[in-house]
Amino acid sequence: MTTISQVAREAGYSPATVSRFLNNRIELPASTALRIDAAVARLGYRPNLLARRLSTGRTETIGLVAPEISNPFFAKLAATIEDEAELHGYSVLMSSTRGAREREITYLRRLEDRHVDGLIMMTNEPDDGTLAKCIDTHSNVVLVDEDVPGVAVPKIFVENEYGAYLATRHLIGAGHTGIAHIGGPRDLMSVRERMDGYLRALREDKMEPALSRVLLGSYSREFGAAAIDRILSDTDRPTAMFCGSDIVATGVMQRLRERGLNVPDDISVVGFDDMPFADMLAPALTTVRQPIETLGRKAFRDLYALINKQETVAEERLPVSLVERKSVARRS
Amino acid sequence: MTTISQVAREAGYSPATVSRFLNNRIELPASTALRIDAAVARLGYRPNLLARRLSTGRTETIGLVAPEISNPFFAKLAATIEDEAELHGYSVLMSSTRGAREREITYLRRLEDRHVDGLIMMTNEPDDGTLAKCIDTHSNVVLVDEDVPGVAVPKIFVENEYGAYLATRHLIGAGHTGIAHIGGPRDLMSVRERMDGYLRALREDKMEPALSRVLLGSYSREFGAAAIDRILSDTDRPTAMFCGSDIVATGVMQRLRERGLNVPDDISVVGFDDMPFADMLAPALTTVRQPIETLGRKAFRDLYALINKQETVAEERLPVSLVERKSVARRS
DNA sequence: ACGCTGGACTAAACCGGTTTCGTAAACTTG
DNA sequence: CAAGTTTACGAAACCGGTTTAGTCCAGCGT
Repeated sequence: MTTISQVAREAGYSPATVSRFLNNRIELPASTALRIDAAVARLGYRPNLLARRLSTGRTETIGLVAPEISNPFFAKLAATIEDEAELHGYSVLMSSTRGAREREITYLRRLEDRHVDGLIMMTNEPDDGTLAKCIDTHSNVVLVDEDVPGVAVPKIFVENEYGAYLATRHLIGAGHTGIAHIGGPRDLMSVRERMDGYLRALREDKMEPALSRVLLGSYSREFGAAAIDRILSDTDRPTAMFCGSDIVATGVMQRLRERGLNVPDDISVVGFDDMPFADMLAPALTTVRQPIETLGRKAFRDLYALINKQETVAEERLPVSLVERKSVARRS
Repeated sequence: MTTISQVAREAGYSPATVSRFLNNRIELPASTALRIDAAVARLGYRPNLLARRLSTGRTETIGLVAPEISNPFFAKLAATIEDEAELHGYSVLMSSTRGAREREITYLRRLEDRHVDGLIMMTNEPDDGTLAKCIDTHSNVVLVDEDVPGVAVPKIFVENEYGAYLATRHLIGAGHTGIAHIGGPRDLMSVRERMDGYLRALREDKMEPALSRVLLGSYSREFGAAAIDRILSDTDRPTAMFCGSDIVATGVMQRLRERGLNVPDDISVVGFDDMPFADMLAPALTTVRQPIETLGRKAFRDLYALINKQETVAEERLPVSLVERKSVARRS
């Protein structure tokens, strides 16, 4: 490995000059520049990143903490964040928390340890304040898609309430009168907002929302399956459901199929997220689309601004839209 | 930020002693140990990773290069690798190449630049030798799932030929006589092997494989769709297809649906990979399962062994199995 | 009483960059 | 031509750890 000192000696200058020249912090006469460039080329010099990082204190790396990277929604988000980061010369360290609070905190440690310059967090579990306190003691954190109440960092969310309203209205418009809602964990912002949108649509149509038809649990396939079991055991079965996420919807549809029920003929289903492959499900899922690409890119740019001490907006809401596919049937 | 010198002063020892003690490179009398521990606790000392890395030359980070992380198969593989890495105290830097050779090489650079201690590579494009040469000049690389011919690094693959054989036999067993094959890029090991398995099954049954029924292109949804168009324009339509990957199968099924054809009633489909959500497709996809978890964990352990100068096996083949779902119908 | 061994601990070099501060020479300017 | 200003560059400190090669001293054996 050749060092900057070797390059300096080869070119006939000092390491300081070479360093400053290579980092564009100095203008040099053409002849000098040429000699340095030549020396670099001759020796095949590549700066040692570890050394550079120690002296600058920057790693040009960000961390991405998601509940589960193998979830297509987060995978896609991660992919676009990585792409945007690469454009800015940043690398991405990834990590799944699998819903474990202590892991989230572990990854925050990486910030203190200078492992990363910043963190993009997507959480999935309600916070009792521990996480909030922990985030607040760090800088350079951006929250995406889900809130941690009470922390003062840039946040990028989507119009959850409106999306849910759209989904539920769509179901009402298709003639459904019995509409259940299976959401994520209680006390999560997105869950509350999506439920609000669902309730608003019902009320607007003078439908009294039955509490037994609103099931909150977790954003998981397992919960979707369990919830639909509960709902089907009801004497007064709904004919449609609005699921708080596509993952939940897959659990619902799977269990429905196991029980010999057809979607959408027996029961209509609408999801939320429009995760990749939502269009390939059985049947293709009608769902509320989150602009995943924009979400990811904006998240990175916000973090980038934060790292570079630029202005950032406190909270941004991205628009959602309903994408109609095959999981909703008309009810006469 | 407190440094090791501050801890040393606080405890009344030298930085050297504290460092060696904290890294378990020295046995100290209980009284000394206690004083150091106390000083660490009192000051809330956390070693500066960047400094440690510069002096040790190790980053405790590995790189993961995949064609596309948002592909559920790679996402899942990435997730298990990350999990296994975490168990060993390693972090994971991720990157999608999107099939660009130059990006693969960029990421190899990270190895030289000491950005990472090792690399797990999953490639997707045939290599003309450039990549091979590049890999060979580096150490600590492990290849997963797909070969780069001619490089001497640990490799972990699956029984591609046997899996394809199994899939095709299954189709033959269901009474199909016209079986097409849509594979990935020509000149890729997995593609060749899967085609071989397909051909072996046909020949074993005295079926003459028609070359017009074997389409090779790329592991993508788009190619699947295009390929099925070609195949359907044939006068003598096959009744079944074995796809080289589940991603290809999704493209096939999507186009089939667009054309009003039913899977499996009109055409049966078998995939390869058993990616997450293969069971949620329309219809649930019968496919050859790769043991993704094992693949990922073994890959990391191999790399770990490599980094620590331990013995590694040159090439390992993991078993596959057929998982029967709903995308294959009997033909009388 | 003396040499020897080993335990406890440290000074100083090192990893390889970046950055601050400064100087000598060249170039303006009045 | 003296004084002031650029230009071109370098010495040395610094980032914060790790590690090598010792030093010093207590205890031991004889």
